[in-house]
Amino acid sequence: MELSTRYAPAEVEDKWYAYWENKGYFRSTPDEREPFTIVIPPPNVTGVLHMGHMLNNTIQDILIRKARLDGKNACWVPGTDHASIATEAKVVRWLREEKNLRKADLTRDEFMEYAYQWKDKYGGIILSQLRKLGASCDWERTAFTMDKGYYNDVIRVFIDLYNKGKLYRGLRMVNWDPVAKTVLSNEEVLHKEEQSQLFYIRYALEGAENPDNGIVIATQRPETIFADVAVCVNPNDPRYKDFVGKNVLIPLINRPIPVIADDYVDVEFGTGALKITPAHDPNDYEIGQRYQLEIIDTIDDDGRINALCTYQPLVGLDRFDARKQIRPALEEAGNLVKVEDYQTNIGRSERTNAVVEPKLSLQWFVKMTDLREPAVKSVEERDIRFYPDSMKNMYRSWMDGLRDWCVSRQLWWGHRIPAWYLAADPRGKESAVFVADSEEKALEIARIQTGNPNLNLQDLRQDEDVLDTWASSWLWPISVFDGFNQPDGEIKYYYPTNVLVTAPEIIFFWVARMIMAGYEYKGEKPFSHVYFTGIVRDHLRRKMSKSLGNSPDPLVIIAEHGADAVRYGMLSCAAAGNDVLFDMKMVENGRNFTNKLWNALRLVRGWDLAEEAENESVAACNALAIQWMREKFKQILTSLEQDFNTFHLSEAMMSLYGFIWDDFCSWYLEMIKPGFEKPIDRATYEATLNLFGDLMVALHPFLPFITEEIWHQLRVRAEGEDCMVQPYPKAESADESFIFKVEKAKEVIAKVRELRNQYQIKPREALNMQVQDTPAAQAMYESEGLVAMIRKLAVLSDFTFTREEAPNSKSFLVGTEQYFVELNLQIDVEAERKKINEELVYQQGFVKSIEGKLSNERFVAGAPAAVVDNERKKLADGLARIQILKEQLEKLQ
RNA sequence: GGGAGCUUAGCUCAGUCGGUUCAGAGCAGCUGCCUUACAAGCAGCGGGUCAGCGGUUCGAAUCCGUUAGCUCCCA
Repeated sequence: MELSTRYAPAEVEDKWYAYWENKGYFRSTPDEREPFTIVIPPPNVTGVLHMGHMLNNTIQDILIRKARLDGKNACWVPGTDHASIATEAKVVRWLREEKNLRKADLTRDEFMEYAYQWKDKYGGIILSQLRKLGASCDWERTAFTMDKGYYNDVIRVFIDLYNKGKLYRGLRMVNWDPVAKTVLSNEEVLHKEEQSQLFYIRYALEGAENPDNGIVIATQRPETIFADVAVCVNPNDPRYKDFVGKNVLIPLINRPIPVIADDYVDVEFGTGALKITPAHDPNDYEIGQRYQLEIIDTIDDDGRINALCTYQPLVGLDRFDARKQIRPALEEAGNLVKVEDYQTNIGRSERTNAVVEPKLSLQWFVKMTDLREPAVKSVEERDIRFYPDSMKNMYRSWMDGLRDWCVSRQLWWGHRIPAWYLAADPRGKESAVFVADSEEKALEIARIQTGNPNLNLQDLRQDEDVLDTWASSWLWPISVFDGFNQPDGEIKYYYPTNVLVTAPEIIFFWVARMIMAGYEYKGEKPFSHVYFTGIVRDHLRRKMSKSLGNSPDPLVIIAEHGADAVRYGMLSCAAAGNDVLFDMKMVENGRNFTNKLWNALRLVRGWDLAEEAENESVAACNALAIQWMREKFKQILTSLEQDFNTFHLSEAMMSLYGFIWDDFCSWYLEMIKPGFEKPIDRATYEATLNLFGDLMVALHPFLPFITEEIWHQLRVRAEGEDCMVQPYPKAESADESFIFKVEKAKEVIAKVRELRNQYQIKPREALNMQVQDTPAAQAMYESEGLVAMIRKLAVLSDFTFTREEAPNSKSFLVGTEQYFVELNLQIDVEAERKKINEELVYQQGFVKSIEGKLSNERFVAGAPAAVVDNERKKLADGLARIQILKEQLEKLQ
């Protein structure tokens, strides 16, 4: 069969993916083998494949495929996350645009029905896209955070935490998104420097005759002054000493508020006087708590000023409109001293971009204090290891400042909070709460708690809110194995999982919380290693994003260059722990590599076979080549193992790339390549097929498709004898001195080629070469194969020992051996002497520095023996080279 | 403001325990080749004050201090 000179990945990749899947190779069920488990960081159900997923999942697939080849029972659990806020926003938009419906017009049940419709239609596209990448997930295990079983686990955990006193309902300052009308976690708020203004407003002293007698405060939010309950100054600030304990008047409404003193106030900032507005600022809230001040909440859930603001003109206005309105009013009243431009950090909602409103709100919280301890310890003591290790610093600092976790969200799409209240109680003022996994059980509890046996279901009302998405996904490593219902089932085999591969930005959202959930519910870590990938950026270091339009569509580039090439491109710029500067150029290099492999296959398949080698010299050369390849492969495998163990996947791949391209293709295949229209001997052919096959297995985790294809093109394989399920070649110790010899021979060949280049001698014009006859040279060329190999690759008609330099020859030095190449041209003696002299000067310097070291007693005494011995050897070699160079100079006299 | 990390060739990065002819790789670049697997290729080559300064050490890209620049996290 003729093979095209170009590798065409498209049909090959689809073919093998379907083949593997049909064979059930992705499937994992517990058996006697050692498990190797990865749970996918579940992508958002609304998501489509982007470059970050490509990187993340390529890495997971490499680890999983390697483990499988290592003979482990590899299990990669895929799935998606319901992503409460993001998905609800998409569903709401879909309803509005396609169905002309608004959420407010629907009941909760109707909405949920539509939401599931939407999810079935558009959700989870990403999982099918992962197949294009070659992801060897166990698709039968595909999980979703709102699957029935998963849903029940989330509810069960809520109730359990509540009953253990680790979950409570409380009034707290939260980040409020007035557009989505829901609370946000700190991590969902993005802070950025923005241009704002600082308003200097005078609060007159109560009872003072002169209205200018007062305190000037500086605020960014003048619209909130009607919610002020105090003005606070630093107790050591002489400017305000006399005001403390007195009252000042809020402008426009003249409500008196006290002046208090607290260290919190920074004398330097603004005017050194701070208005205290506990309802609208987290720091003010804390100060308010300390002094038991009243709370006046003047902003509604949608960000409008409400009637508790006693300054009527603002009531009903949006907070930003109110800010515009109040300026002229303050000016007119004479209270506005000045307005300054001011750069400040503004927090905006990650989802809606609305300016986040600090808001006091009744929410559910998980108490973090108890959950934290084992999670901190396991990372600190490296029971869970982070890659890169320095990520644990960030982890520690976040854990140190950990606050209780607000888990309620004012949405419908998600796990509804299993808490009921008395229907008669006004919302937000519930006097009793009943937590249970069903309405009926809640009613039972309610009857007991209230002492009223006549209560019925109509008397109860369920909490409207759902749980934070992370309050479900933190259970992922347990719940996907049904670990709550069947603690003695599969989970015993698969848990703890081996590696979590994730992006650094969710270390707090997810990694930390999974660790906490792991210890709380399994008494054990959820995973042993956490590999943090970098952020994928373009070559200008800009984060790849849809809005910038700097991100290629992964599916398009897979279609163009093949998944193998994309995996290569992704990984070759992904040094562990660093950001990934993605460059299409790298994908092209990957494609070139697949093409290289393909052409090596074409070469090997094109050979005719003979039983015996043409002559002894050829046989010796081939035998040497095979031995060299095998020894060097052992070396590479050893470094590969090390790279895998330390998650240096990029280096692992690049070392295989170099080995295959340079050593296998450029050297080995050239060594054994038969002459024009000559056959190859069977022994060499068989060894080559085996080597090539082994290389494909070694490379398989990185480039799964082409390796499987070539594996099958090399030989007719038995049923089930597939690259994907072979044993990975074993790393063994290699014959280093033999490898070193061949490396030196390669250097000799390169020198001859360099001379050809320099003197424009055709590559195929055979030359004569001699090596100076010394004991070292005799030792080096004991092996007939080495001589034959050099003759073949350097294209020499003759290669012999000599004691006399032939006329008109050029010489060079490799190691301590001197070589002479006969060239049929006049040698420029002067230039030659100059060159040798330069070399001599360098060698003399080299020797001198080593002599310096060796004559230093402290070095000889202090350094390890191996280091000293090596220096002695270097010295001997250097002296030998100087000797040769000197002799050569004499001859040129 | 607090913390973490980074700075090595034109670009992106390795460099393990301080010690091998240690200053590396890939890409880019330059020179010559359409040589019978591959021009998506082959052969060869040139690139670096390891950010600056100081210290420890027989010995520093590597350890310590310091300065500068950059990045990220938290407030």
